Amino acid sequence: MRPKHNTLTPQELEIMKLVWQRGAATVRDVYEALLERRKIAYTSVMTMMKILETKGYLKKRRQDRAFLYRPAQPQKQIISGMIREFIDRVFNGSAEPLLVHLVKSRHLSEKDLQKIVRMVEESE
Amino acid sequence: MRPKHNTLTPQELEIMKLVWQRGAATVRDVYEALLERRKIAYTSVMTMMKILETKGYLKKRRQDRAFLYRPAQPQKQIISGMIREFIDRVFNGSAEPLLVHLVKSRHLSEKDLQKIVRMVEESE
DNA sequence: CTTGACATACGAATTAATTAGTACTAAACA
DNA sequence: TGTTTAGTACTAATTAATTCGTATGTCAAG
Repeated sequence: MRPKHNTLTPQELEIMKLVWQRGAATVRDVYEALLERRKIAYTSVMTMMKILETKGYLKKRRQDRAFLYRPAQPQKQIISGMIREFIDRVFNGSAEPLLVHLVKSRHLSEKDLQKIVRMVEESE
Repeated sequence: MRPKHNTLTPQELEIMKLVWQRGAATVRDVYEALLERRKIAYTSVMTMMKILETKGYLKKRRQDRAFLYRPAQPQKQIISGMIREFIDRVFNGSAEPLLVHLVKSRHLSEKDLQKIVRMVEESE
């Protein structure tokens, strides 16, 4: 048995990002935003948003004739969960090797590094 | 059309981690390691390792009767690619918000933070 | 030489994720 | 009032990832 994803799948995340940006969104809002990047059917977006609702990521209420969807959980919490899952999967749960990678490879700019140093120092 | 994964899938990664640990491994080696954690058929492992080979992550040569598999690319490069993909997908390509999350939430211990500060300072 | 252990090759079944078609409904309007 | 429009509900098809069964080959021990 394949263990089921308990984080957002790529397409689910794509949609959540659009909802987060907007605070709330209808299927049409999301559909039009996605269309700018790729071909997709209106009903595909609807299906995904319904899935996100049944999974507890979105909640809806009727607005005029359509549903208006809002995030059901804080964005930070979701993102944090995705980071956690990534660290578990790739680094067996320890964040430190990820940090080392980030600092050593070109994933971070000089500015980023200075910002971190400041953040760490302030949190002491 | 769904864009194809160009990083390791969860199960592929699981197997690569075992091969990385060992430097080289046969299907049996990996099979036995996986068995300690979950039920899996020998041939399933074989299929996955063949896939990893055709995707260019592993190369094989015959050792006695079985194939001995080795990484075909440096581990660092693969991991770096996975981090890149994650940052692209979750943070639209900028590493800095990931850092902020790591520093602010409990993903990092105090020791980790100090280690980073030292690393950053040394790299200046 | 035959049998058993262990390997690969190949093909297929299963599951999850994604996409989209079709039927139906209600409001808007000519 | 009938038709167009914009929405939902329901269902099905497609693709990728994962799992595994069966057929087959080879070597070594008896």
